[in-house]
Amino acid sequence: MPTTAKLAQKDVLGALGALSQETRLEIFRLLVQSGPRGRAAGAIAQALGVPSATLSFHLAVLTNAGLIVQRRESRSLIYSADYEVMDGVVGFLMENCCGSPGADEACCAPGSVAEPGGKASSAA
Amino acid sequence: MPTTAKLAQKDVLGALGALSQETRLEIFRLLVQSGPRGRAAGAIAQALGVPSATLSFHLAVLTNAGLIVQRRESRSLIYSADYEVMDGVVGFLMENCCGSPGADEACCAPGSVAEPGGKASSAA
DNA sequence: GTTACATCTCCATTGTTCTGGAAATGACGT
DNA sequence: ACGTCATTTCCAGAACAATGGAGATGTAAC
Repeated sequence: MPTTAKLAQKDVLGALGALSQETRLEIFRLLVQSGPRGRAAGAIAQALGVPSATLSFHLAVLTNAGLIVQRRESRSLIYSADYEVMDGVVGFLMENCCGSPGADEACCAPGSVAEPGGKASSAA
Repeated sequence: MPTTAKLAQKDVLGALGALSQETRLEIFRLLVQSGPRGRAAGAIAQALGVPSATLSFHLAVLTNAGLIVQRRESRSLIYSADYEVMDGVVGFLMENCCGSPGADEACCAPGSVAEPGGKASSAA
């Protein structure tokens, strides 16, 4: 039984939309890699070379989507990744996979994919 | 050892961008739920109530992102989901999580999330 | 070859998102 | 209270994405 909450379609769209932008994807990855301690807005700006106004805009989008959280530490605002929504997104996408409400991981897990055409590694 | 291929950032951006649109998300989910047998373009159009020109545009975007594949069956074009890219996206996002190259699932798996602020269920 | 059918391409219109400078806000130390 | 520093809000221009009707293309049956 997963601890991850089930998200509504609009939440999933928000999360995917937030991540489908180069700068935001980089921000999120940086925060994922920074772990629970997170990073200050200024540190992110510096690490990625993004002007503060632009960064602030993107941080707001990510926060809105629930993908990152903010906490204050003295003068700085520290941002860190919240993995819950990510998990929820994956759950939503794979939900009820192949039509069998119980076989979700049975047929869609990595490696167990049955390609109709035969060729499988056509990713990129 | 995962069978999933490692994607480049641009592939991930493509996949996320493709899915961050209401109609396309619905198409993809419908195909995920339809399993490897897939569905004809016309059947998708009917199921979702989307005009054929619009649908064709969205199917092209999803195909381009590698999220779905096309095969012909007599007069119809059958589309089906390809789960590989999905898995690759998740892998990319969680890659090198918390800075420890080995602890990926140790610290970021659902349930094991250590929230700095304390409150966790702030998803929506 | 002709007809019927499924799907795609073209294109103009409309709406949304990104960007970054300048100024406003808020928090802190003294 | 004041100066300082970190971050956000405001704004307008530029770039990009979605929509759907009409017509083109490809496939198959007769």
